[in-house]
Amino acid sequence: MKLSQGVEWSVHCAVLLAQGPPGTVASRRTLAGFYGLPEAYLAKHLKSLVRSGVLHATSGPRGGFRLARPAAEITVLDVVEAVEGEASAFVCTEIRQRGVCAIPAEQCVRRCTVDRIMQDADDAWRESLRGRTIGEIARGLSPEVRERSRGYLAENRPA
Amino acid sequence: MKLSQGVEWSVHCAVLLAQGPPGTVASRRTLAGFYGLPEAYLAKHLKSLVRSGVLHATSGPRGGFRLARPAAEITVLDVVEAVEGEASAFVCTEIRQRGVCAIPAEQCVRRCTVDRIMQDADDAWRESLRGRTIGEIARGLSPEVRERSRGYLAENRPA
DNA sequence: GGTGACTTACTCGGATACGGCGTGTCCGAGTACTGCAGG
DNA sequence: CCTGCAGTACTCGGACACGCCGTATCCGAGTAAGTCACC
Repeated sequence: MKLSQGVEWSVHCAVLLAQGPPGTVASRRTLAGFYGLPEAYLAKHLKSLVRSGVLHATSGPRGGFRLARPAAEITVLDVVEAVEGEASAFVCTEIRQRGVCAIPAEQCVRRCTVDRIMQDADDAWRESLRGRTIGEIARGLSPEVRERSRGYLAENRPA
Repeated sequence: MKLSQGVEWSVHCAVLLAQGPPGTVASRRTLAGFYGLPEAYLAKHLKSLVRSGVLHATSGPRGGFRLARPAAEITVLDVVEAVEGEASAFVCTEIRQRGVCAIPAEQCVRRCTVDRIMQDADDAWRESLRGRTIGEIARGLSPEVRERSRGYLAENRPA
C-alpha cells in the first residue's frame, strides 16, 4: 500500500494558499515554483482538486487556483480523497463464496468478518484525517515561514 | 491508495488454518482449492507470510503451511504487513526544503506537520488492525462454516 | 478624450507517452513415503 | 521377517513475462488585460 506523492504536493499547496489572505489566488506556475515541483504534473493533481470541489479555478490572466471554501472547513481527508479517490483501500471479493467449499449466498447474511475489520481500519484512518483541517495546519506554522509564504504569494499575485 | 488483493487471500488462508486443530498443515494446493484461487500466485503471497514469520513451511510430502504461532497471537496487522510491507503509506519528501522558498534545514527542527498528520492516520489504521487477531475471526465464524472447514482440512491433510 | 474591437499573453483542461510494481506463471531443489531386494 | 536403499511423487522456493496505474509531458480552448484605431 502506498499513497501517491500527489497527496503530499496537494496538501502542501492547499496549506500554502491558506497562508495568504482569504481568496488568495495562485497559478500552478506559482505553486510549483514555491516547492520546486514539476509544473505540468502538479497541474494534473490540481485538476483533481478542482473536480472534487476543494479548489476553484479561473482561467486567463489574473487566473489561477484558490480555496473553494474557508481553509478551516477543508479537511485533510478532503484533499486526500480528491487525489486518491474515495474508494476504500480494501475491496472484499467474497472469496468465501468461491472454491470447493463455497458458502451459498443465502448463508451469507452477515458481512464477511475480514471485510468488516478492514473497513473499520479504513474508517479509523479516514476519521483521523477528517479531524485535521488545512486551516489548522496553516495556523500552526512558525511566523517566519508564514511571513515568507505571504510575501511570495503577494509577489506572484497575478497582475 | 489500494491494497493488494493478496491481503484478502492471506487473511482468509490464515483464518482457515486457524479453524483446524492447532498445528494444522495445509499445502498451497489445498488452500488455493478451498477458495478457488490461482495456486501459483497464491504461493507468492504465502512465501511472504513465511518470510515475515506468520506461517511456517515444510517441504516434501506431508509438508505445507501451518501457523507459526497460536492464532490468538497473530494479529491481522501481522498478515497485512507481511504482504504489503511495513513501510508507511505516506512518505514525506520534505518539499518544504525545496523550491524558491526552501526552508533551511536548520530551521526544520520540528517535523513537517503534514507528515505528522499523515503518520498519525497511518498509526490509527495499524492500531485498528493490531487489535484484531486471526484466532478471534476464526472463533467468530458460524458453527456450520467451521465444521465444513475442518472437514475439508482433515480430508486434504497430507497423508 | 472616450469607446469599441483587436491583439496578445497568460491561464486552465484534456489527450497523449513512458516506467515501475502488482499480477500471473513456470521450473528447479529438497524431502518423506513406498516398494523392493538382500540378509 | 527385518533392514537398507533406490525410486518416486509431492512439497516449497526463486527466477521469469505481462498488464495496469501512477508518473510525466505536451498542446489546444478560453479569458481578461492592454493597445490601438476610430468616433
